[in-house]
Amino acid sequence: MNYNELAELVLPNIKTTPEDIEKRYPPRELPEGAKVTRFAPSPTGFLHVGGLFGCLTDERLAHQSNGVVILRIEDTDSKREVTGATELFIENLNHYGIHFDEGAVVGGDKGNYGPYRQSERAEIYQTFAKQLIREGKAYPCFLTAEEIDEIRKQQEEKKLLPGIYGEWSKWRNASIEEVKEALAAKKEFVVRLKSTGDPSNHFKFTDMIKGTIDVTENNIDEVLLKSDGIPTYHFAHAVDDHLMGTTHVIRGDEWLPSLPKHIEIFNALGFKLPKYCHTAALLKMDGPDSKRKLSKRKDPEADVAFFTKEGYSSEALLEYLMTLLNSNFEDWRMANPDASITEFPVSLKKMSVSGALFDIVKLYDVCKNVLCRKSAEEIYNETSDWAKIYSPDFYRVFTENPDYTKNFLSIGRGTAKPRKDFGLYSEVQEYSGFMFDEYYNENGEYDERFDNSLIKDVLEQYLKVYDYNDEQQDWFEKIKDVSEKFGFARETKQYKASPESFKGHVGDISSFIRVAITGKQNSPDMYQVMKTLGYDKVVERLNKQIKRLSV
RNA sequence: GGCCCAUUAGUCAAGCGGCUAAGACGUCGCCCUCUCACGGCGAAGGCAUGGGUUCGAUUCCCGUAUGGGUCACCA
Repeated sequence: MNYNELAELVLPNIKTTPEDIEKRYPPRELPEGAKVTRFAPSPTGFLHVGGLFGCLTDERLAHQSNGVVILRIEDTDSKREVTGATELFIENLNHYGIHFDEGAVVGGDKGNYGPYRQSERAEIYQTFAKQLIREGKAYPCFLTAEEIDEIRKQQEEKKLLPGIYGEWSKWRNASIEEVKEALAAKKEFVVRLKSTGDPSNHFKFTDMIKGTIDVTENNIDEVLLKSDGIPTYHFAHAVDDHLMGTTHVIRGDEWLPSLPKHIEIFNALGFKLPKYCHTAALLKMDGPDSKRKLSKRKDPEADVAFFTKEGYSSEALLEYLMTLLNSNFEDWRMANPDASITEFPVSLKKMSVSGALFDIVKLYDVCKNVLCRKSAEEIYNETSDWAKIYSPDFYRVFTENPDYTKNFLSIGRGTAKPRKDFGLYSEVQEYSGFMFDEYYNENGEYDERFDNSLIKDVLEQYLKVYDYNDEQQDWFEKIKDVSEKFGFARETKQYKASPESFKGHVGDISSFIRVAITGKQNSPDMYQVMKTLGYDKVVERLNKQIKRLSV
């Protein structure tokens, strides 16, 4: 068989040689130990949390080693491509502060190892495919979908491995005449790898995360080039990662089963194998005692945009993802509460080999910890940004008087043990709403143990003594005085010591005032709330409640 | 079904032949307290299973079970 002739027949338009192409991709000049990684999504929808997790890994590993991280778009499947998905990816990645050194950007590319969209690299793949045919390592296959189905059926009946391989491949040893004939008949074809593997052979392979794993040799004549001349993932992976100088391929472990194919393709091409890092998938509960991969289709929380919409801060999500990435991150965070996550040394060795449940409850705890450390100014700005899009009515009220809002937000903030009232920007409305007349609940529920007339009397009495200019201590003394006057204990302890001697305690009296002024059972420090609210508003609300309780 | 991977409390997990088996989230209780949110203290809860190897196995080996992944001209 004259493989040169075959190659010309199959890919007549390809005039470039592998050498021509290699020249365009000179070795990178990087410091010792620098890692080159890439995030390579296919633009088939939204950015998945698992994708963000992976690309966080890519980014951290590259940058902490003074390496390079690339954004490569794997748009080789035109059937599944979603228009605008690439831009959406870039936008979301930006929102999470993931910065790429090279790769696709809106409207083009950045970097010298492009193009970074696989759809623009057809000539490159075809050149290498042609070379493989020339060397007798690949061949055109004219099998139709129906024929392949038929083969699979027979294989199933005989309980054999499904796929195109060995004697099942009618075209791997076809004569040049047969190929010419098929070509003349304008039959569609793909280019397949002529596998030399034997699945009864196993060998050891070291994955940077999984450790030593058992691999079965590939014997499938995998499709390299689809009938439209565009490569499959497997072939594009080998060609691109070789040319772009990727040192570490970080990808989900759903790729593990096809690793043998990739090894064989790299070998056929004469390329050095990169290091592989197969990360475990993020899981979620599916029923009472079953877990499954977080699904793009079924789970709304798989979409990172879901978190933005729900009011999660991007930092918190990243922070949580870091705890899943490296189990020692939490300890590090406790020791370095204010450090940027970029200072944390990510280690491949600390990565989990098995999948972690995406724990939204734990995420929430992280959220609270992240937000409680922010200044009132930051909370104000970030909540405004969120509300502007997702809760415009609240946004208007919230931002009407910025200083007023920030004053309220600063209550219990900036101390060593800050309040943790909310974890999401969307919760700020519930937390702060009562500060605005538009959201203040006039029909707050008082403690049912006490009569409305008693509460009314207490409020009237308090109104008499209330002085806006009181210091906190005096303010509280007055509440205690009112308590005593109505037969309530001045101190909680007194009450606890002999509950029968009192109607209640100072806490109950405070709660009357609290409900009157905030419309809620709970609130931050009442003294500061009243200070922030202002004299007029306090008096107005007290009067309103006295009136309401009179009827 | 074949192949591959995994298995420490409800969850995330330290552990890498000898420990009363860390820690975090969650749950529960107590304390603090003007309520709540914090904070402090404490509690319940775990090495899937059967064989080996070994003076000794959570740790090493084999089997079993369970869970997961994957078997496309999708990535």
